Formats: sequence, structure tokens, C-alpha cells
Amino acid sequence: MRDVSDKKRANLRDVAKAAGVSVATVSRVLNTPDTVAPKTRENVQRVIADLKFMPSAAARAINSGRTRFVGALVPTLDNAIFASFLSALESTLAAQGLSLVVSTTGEDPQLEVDKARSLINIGAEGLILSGVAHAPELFDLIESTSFPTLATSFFDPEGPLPTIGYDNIDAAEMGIQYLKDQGHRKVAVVHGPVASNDRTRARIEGARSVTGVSIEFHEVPLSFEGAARALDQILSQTERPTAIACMSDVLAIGVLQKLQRLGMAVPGTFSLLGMDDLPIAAHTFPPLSTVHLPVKRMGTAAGMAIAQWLENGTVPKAHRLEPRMVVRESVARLSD
Amino acid sequence: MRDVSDKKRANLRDVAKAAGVSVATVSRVLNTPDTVAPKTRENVQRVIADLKFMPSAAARAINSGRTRFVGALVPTLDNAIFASFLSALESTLAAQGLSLVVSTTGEDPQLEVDKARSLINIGAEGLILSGVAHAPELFDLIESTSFPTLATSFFDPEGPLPTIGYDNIDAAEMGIQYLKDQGHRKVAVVHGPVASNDRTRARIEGARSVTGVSIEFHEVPLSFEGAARALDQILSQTERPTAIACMSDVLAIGVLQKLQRLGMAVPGTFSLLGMDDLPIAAHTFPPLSTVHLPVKRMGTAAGMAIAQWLENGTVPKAHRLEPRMVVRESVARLSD
DNA sequence: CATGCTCATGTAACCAGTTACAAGCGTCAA
DNA sequence: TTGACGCTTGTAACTGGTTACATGAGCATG
Repeated sequence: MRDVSDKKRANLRDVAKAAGVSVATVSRVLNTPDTVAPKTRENVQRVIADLKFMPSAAARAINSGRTRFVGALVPTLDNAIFASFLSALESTLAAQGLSLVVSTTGEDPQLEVDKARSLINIGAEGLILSGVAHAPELFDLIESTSFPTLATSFFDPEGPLPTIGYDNIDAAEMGIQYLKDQGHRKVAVVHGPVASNDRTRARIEGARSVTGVSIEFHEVPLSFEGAARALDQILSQTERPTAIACMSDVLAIGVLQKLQRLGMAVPGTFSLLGMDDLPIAAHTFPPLSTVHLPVKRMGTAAGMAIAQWLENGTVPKAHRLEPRMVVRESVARLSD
Repeated sequence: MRDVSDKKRANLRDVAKAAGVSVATVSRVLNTPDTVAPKTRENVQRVIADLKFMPSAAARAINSGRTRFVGALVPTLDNAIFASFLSALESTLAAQGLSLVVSTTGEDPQLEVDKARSLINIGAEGLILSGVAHAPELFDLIESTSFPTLATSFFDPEGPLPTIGYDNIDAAEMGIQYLKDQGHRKVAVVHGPVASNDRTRARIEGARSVTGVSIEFHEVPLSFEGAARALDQILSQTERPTAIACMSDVLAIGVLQKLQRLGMAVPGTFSLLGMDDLPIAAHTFPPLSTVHLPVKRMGTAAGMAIAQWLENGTVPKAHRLEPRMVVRESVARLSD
């Protein structure tokens, strides 16, 4: 009998009674310890320890209006690029006393809206979106509640939301321009699904913007299998490109492995360019030349920005992170 | 002026007033709509929509005692094996109406305790641990509060916590036994840090348990760089092994890439075996033979188990998932 | 026409905290 | 001795929901 009642988590009143003080005093010991007399304080603290009392976060939240957690929406965790981003984001938030709730959307705008709504419902104080052609309903939701929301993985100073990210057009242009500088005039671009993915669309636009290079586009699922399929398409053509530019390292690595299996040399037969700069890119054979996207810094910046926003109400300005061309050994210099 | 007051999120009382009903009726419309007269219900629902009312999760939690989220502690998000696990876990939880709060511990037992405490503090209903030599304090914390906690990434029917995972001893044994069956008698085992990582220790034990094979161990950081370093060690020896068994695919891929860079054939010069079966393992060149660890199923199982636990109070039984030898092309059959 | 029942709704207590305000107490100066 | 002040503590209202219980209307039945 006693055991059962003992099981229930102790609350403020229990502590107050056991310590022979009022609930206010206990609350003060927790929040403003220096306003209570040392003797009382120590007594209360002992009782708290004895009863293993933990204040209910929900009850606190109801008063302060602060839940101290933010939600992040990412398309998937299965691509290292997002995992890497979240990893940096989580550490940064943790250092600010905030927790991170993760939801995956699978690039589905409707699912994104639902999950966003759900995150807000359960009390997230802010939202961090990443890289999806967000459904208009989502903007309505965010705007109507003026909910602290940050968009990442792209940069757009004009957009309705503050963005922290890189310019995907630039990134792709930088990669293709590099290929051009190395003498490539015919390039195959391999990219993931375009539907409901504005980052990919921007990259295509960036690739197109480079003049003097003839480009063909291959849209495939964003996976190793997809990459292999793209390569099949490329090989089946009569007039082959000299370089393959992949809009994601996952695709580049898929292409690379398939080429090796076919016994085709990189950069001998094809030059190969990636984008993202996943950790593995430095360790492939040959090491992959790729456009580095600063996702770690993006995670840190997003974490800091949202923390500031929640703490001081300072709405972050759009924050642009520069992609960087990382030259390794997968692209050959073509002499004319 | 009006704008400012409009900004405040509407609450139950506001809705009740605007709809000309009592708070109880509004609450009923939300929770048990069929106990409210259709006319009233529709009226209230319209007002709710007008005011964009969203019930506060905190206030609900305070009554029901349920926050509807669970915490997961993983060493890192930068290894695909954990990201993959979390991905499955998150989908499963979402389907059960639960959210997932992610914390990373970097294999640091003290940090794990801190983060666990913090997760419980902020109201997590359950905890999912994975693969770390958990500090004794953590057990005290969990046991003293009989907090719903699940351990994953290993299997131990005797342990203090319900476990859902594979037997790491078995997994390693299976891999080394396979090498033995293929005629290998001298094997280099490459593994990550042993300190505060009981899974790695178990794998070493499993490798040792195979008789008739001479094994040397190489402990390195769990990264591509670490793998390269291990290979350097192996190559510097006078009597080289015929096979390299890596206790993680990350290491295996690191070794593979380094071997390629050195122009050494796999499985010609060395046979190579991995563990985890990351998606990329099927796409390396040559495709990597590896011990498949069912992390996706583990994520799903853990999600279901904790949901059941919270819903019905059914404490899950230890749940064993079988590793599986995946034979691809990186291990050569040695004739005697 | 009175009684009993069901159905819809309202009142108020309750959850576990925070906090404005009041009050008790001791100390010191006038 | 009295009043002012500061320090510590307690009372009770408040946060935003849920829900036990009470109330009252509408209808069928005796």
C-alpha cells in the first residue's frame, strides 16, 4: 500500500509539507535560492534530494510560456548531409539549454506541414526548416502565428522567412565553372528529384547559367542505385560527356563506385565532380573533387540564431554561408 | 493597441467567451466531440478556426501527466548507423503519436548521464539508450524513478534494463568464423575505441572466441582517418594477415579506399570484412562483405516497444535481432 | 399533470508549478 | 518607545487546460 503511494512522483506541495515550509519557499529555493535564508534553503534542498523531487517541466512551461525546445524538420536522416547538420545544431542548442525535436518529412510538403503543425502543437518554441519546396499552408501557419521559424540549406534575403544557408545557384555554378576552367565543354549533370525540392531546382539553374558548356541533365532518385542508373543513361549515349557533375556527393559516390566496377578510370574516362563534401569524399579513390557546403557551420549558426530569437526576440537576418570548391583528384585538366 | 492584444495566443477561455459557451464545452469539442450537440459543436469549431486556437500541450500534459515525447541518446549522428536507427525510430514513434527528442553523447558516459537527466527533467516519458558503457549513476537515476528506459544496440536478457538489439559477440564471431571458413588463418581486426564502449569490447571478445585463427587487434579512432592509420600499422608488419576484419563499416570503407589508393587489390592482396552493412557497403568496389546489423528493424522494434510501455505499461521483454552474414565480393576463398 | 429519464451544458475543483502581495519579525535610529 | 526599514516567509491568485458533479431542459410514461 505504502509502496504504491510512494511511487508517485513527489510534487512541490509534498516537498513543502515535508520541509515544513510553504510552496512559495520551495519554489524560491529552486529559482532564486539567494532570496531564502541559508538554513531554510539547506533544509529544503535536503528534502528535495530525499524525495528525489524533479519539478515538472510542463507546469513550468504553463507559467513561463517557455518549453525550451525547438523542432527541426529535415527530409531524411539517411543522408549524411542532414545528419551532419543536425549534429551541429543539436550541440549548439544543448549548449544554450535548448532541446531538439527531430521530425523527418521525406521531401513531402504535405507531411512537412503536418509535422510542423504537430511540432507547434506540442509546444516547440521555434522551428528550423531545411530544404524543401514548402507548401503555402506552412507559410500561412507560420505567418499567422508569427512563429519563430528559420529556413536553412538555402539563402534568400528576400524570402518570407529568415534564411541561413548557402546560395545553391552559386554552388552549382561554381562547380560547373570549375569544370569549364579545366577544359570540359560537355558535362552530364546528375541530380535528385526536382519535384518539391527547390534546392535541386536552384542547382540546376546554377548549372545552366554557365555559358559555353553543353549540359545534359539526368534526374534520378537520390541514392547509390539512382546514381548507377544515371550512369547507365550516360553510357548509352553515342556522344559522351567528358565530365559528370553530381548535385550531391551521394550520387557522385554512387557513380564512382559503378565506374570502378565497370573498370572505367576516374578521371581518365570521366572526370567526376560532387557536391556537399561529405567526410567520405576525401577518402574515396580517387579523392573526390566537390563543392563544399558548410553544413556544420550552418547548424551552429542556426542554433545560435534561434536561441537569440527566443531569448531576446531578435529576429535573425539572412545569413549567407559561402560554398567552396574543394579540388582533389577526380577531375582531369583537358588540353584543347 | 488592438494588434498587440491580438497577438497573444488564444486560450480556452477566449474561445469559450467568443462562442458564448463554457470552457467545459470547448474542452469537450476538442476531446469528446460526440458528447456535444451538433449545432454547438459546429459553432465552437468555427470560433476555434477563427481564433486559430491551439490547445497548449503543456497544460494538457499537466493534467494527463503525458508529454507524448521520448528521448533518445546516441553517441553521434555522424555515423550512418545511428542516423539510420534514429530514422526508423522516429517514423515509428510518429506513427504512434509520439515525438522524438535527440541528444548526442559522444560516447562520454558522464555526458550521457547529464543528458539523460536533462531529458527526464524536460518531461520525456521514456528513454532510449544506445551502445555505451553506461555510468552507474545512470542506472541509479533510472531505477530509483523506475523510468521507462530501453537499451539498444546490444542484447542482454540478464541486464537491469530491457534490451532490444543484436548480440555483438555473436556478430563478431560470425564474421571471423566466415573468414575462417574461407581459409583465413591470420586476421587483423580493426576496431574503434574500447574505453567506455561495451559493444566494441563485446565484438573483440567475439572475435577472440573463434579458435584456430590468429588475430591481431588494432584500436583506432572510428573514422576514415583512423582506418587509414590501422592499415599503415598492418602494412608495417613483416608477417601480414590475409584478411582484415573491421568492426564497423566506416573502418572497412576507410581501409578499402586506402588500399585502392595504394594500388593493392581487394580481395587479391587482402580480404576485407566489414560490420554494420551500411547502404554504401553494397556499392563499394568491390562490394563489401559484411555482417548485417538490423538497425532499421531495431529502430522500429524500439519505437513499438516504448510506445506499448507508455500506453499499457507492458514492460518489453529483451528482444534479440539476428545479425546476418552478407557475402559480397571483398573476401577471397583461400585454398590450403 | 407529475414523475423519471436522457441529453446537453455549466460550475468549480483540480493538475503542478510561479509570483504579486501581505505580513511577521528583528534591528536600528530618532 | 515608536516608527521605518529590510529580510524572510506565507497566502492566494494565476497559468491553461480537464473533468466530477450539478443543473436544467426536453420528452416519454404512468
